[in-house]
Amino acid sequence: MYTIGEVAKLLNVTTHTLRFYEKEKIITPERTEHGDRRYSESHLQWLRFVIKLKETKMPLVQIQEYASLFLQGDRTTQKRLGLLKNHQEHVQNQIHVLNEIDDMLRKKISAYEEYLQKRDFS
Amino acid sequence: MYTIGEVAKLLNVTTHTLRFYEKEKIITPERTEHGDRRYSESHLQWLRFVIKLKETKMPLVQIQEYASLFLQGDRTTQKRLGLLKNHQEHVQNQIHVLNEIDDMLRKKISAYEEYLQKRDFS
DNA sequence: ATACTGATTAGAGTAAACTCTAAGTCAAGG
DNA sequence: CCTTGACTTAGAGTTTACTCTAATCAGTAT
Repeated sequence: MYTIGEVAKLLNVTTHTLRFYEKEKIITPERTEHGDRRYSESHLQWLRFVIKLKETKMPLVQIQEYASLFLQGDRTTQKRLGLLKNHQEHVQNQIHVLNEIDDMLRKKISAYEEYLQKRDFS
Repeated sequence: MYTIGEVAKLLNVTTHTLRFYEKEKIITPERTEHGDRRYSESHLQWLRFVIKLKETKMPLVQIQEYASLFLQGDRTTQKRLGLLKNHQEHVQNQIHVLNEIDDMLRKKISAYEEYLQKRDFS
């Protein structure tokens, strides 16, 4: 079990962010008798997953939705699957777009380099 | 030459956004005698490029910087090249991260599917 | 005893990137 | 002639995702 400070350090977020996620019902850690948050391994895993999803521009509201499906348990498995598939498409699309841009940049860069070379030798 | 409304439609942005970009010195279209904005083909190309850059999470301030280098002309070619290379690295990194996530999703999805199948047959 | 550390809360503030409103002018097209 | 679509400045409002403040409390260290 980890304290909020430990989790923050491990995941490179601030304690503020963790409390914010709790307010937004994205994660609900346990509490000690004194009311301090305690995060388990599985909480950590879930948070790592959330952070990954964020890296793909998934908006918090969607992450929220996914989280709430989890809390509703087994009968939402289909829905969760749908959500994941949907998001995967999204990610694959992003990859596609980024590859295009990479290409574009490559071209622009070599155009610049060619230009600079010509100028050097003239 | 295109009016602001035409450009907005072509690029799927609002006229507000185009004026906003102008205020932010990202683009400076010509003007008619009456002061109406007129965008040329090359303005369009530049805007398309800007939009592409935005899809890679490049913040407006960086786009601004790039734009201002352009306006300063030839002697900033090196700097622009540097900026582009820098950004290309960024993009490639994003591609990498997204591929990882795609992988993760694939695994999660097939775990879900397996689970659902088992349940169907039991 | 008191200072420090790290926890708690509600709620205010921030940054980015728009997005829109107001309130007015101007000129071309049907 | 009137509607449409452009223009202007200035500034307010929105959304997302934090980010921070203030006031307080509990446990440990000196």
